[in-house]
Amino acid sequence: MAKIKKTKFIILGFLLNKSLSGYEIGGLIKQSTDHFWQESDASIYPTLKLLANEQLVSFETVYVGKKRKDIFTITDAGKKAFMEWFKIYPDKEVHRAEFLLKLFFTNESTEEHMYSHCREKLQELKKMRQEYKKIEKTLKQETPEKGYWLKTLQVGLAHLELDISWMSSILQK
Amino acid sequence: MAKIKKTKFIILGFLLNKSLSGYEIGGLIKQSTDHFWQESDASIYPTLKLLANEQLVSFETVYVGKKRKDIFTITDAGKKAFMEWFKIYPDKEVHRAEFLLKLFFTNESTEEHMYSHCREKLQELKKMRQEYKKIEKTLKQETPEKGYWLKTLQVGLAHLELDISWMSSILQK
DNA sequence: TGCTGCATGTAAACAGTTACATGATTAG
DNA sequence: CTAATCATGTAACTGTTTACATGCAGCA
Repeated sequence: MAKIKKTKFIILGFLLNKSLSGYEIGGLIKQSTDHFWQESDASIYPTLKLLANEQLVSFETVYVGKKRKDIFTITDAGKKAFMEWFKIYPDKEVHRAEFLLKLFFTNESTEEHMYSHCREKLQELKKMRQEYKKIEKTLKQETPEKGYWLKTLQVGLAHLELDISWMSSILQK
Repeated sequence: MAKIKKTKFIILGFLLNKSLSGYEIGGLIKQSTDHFWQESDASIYPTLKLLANEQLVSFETVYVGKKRKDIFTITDAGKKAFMEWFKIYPDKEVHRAEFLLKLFFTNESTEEHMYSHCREKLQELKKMRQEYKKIEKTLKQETPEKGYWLKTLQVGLAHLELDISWMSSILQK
């Protein structure tokens, strides 16, 4: 079975709420889904065009001075397509955790390198935890509209805490 | 910067221990790294050829009856390439958690569909936990050579437990 | 003047998957 | 006899990233 382009649906999902430009969508993704779903900048614009061709979105070009901006709006067909995607049970995820792969191949002769990776990772995780907590704070004030955004953040945080204590325990010996 | 083909290194990693055929490598991946690193069958053979071209592995063709089998062995250059990869801090992982993406876009009107996904996911997670625990048992008997394999499994298990209780708490309301 | 952010896009390259194909061997 | 497993591979496709490119606006 051919893999479908998931980028389409994250875009439709954001448009469901509000008409947006490609740049704005990119910004929202970085802000809100980046910890569990990343998109490269270059994927947004072509996908928006694709969606427009399929009439799942419509767009309107506006100018602010000489600066062009394409504002996209989801169509009824787009809403339907989103719902259809939403209803199907999420595909099995492909994991490629390079960190764990290296851990897997660790032995006595390479342990030291791995510990070094662990120390660096631990710092990284702690930094992320800080950032997540900051976002959590602001999200809690904006409830309840963003209740599910908050939920995704909180699982992320829980997994982070787990990794932090796990990493610490590896390093304590 | 061009992305490097990671498949090369999982293969080299297994060959570090023992000379193997492509089919055997595929089997090992399914058995041992599948919960954090998947490879499709079709990726093994071409990558082995690539590695042979780069002289990071050598191979020997043996016949059992009329059945051909290519046994690959890592070369010194291969060991060096593996070590070089091992030493660099693991790349940032790309996450694409479709489940969380759907959760993120959930609202009052789609909640019911999401709960249905959660129930199914919960079953799936519990089944995986069972399997992991079975493997854990056998691995614990084979220690200590497979100590790091066990570690990757145990983090996986910890994350599973977390998801199971998280999913349960979502469904209890 | 130059930097940062806003705003849009394209082309080439690459990794990876899917689907297909072949054939030997072994167990039921 | 036939199904499963062993064993190897190729071709086509697709999704995604990287790198590049353009230009406006506002601020220091």
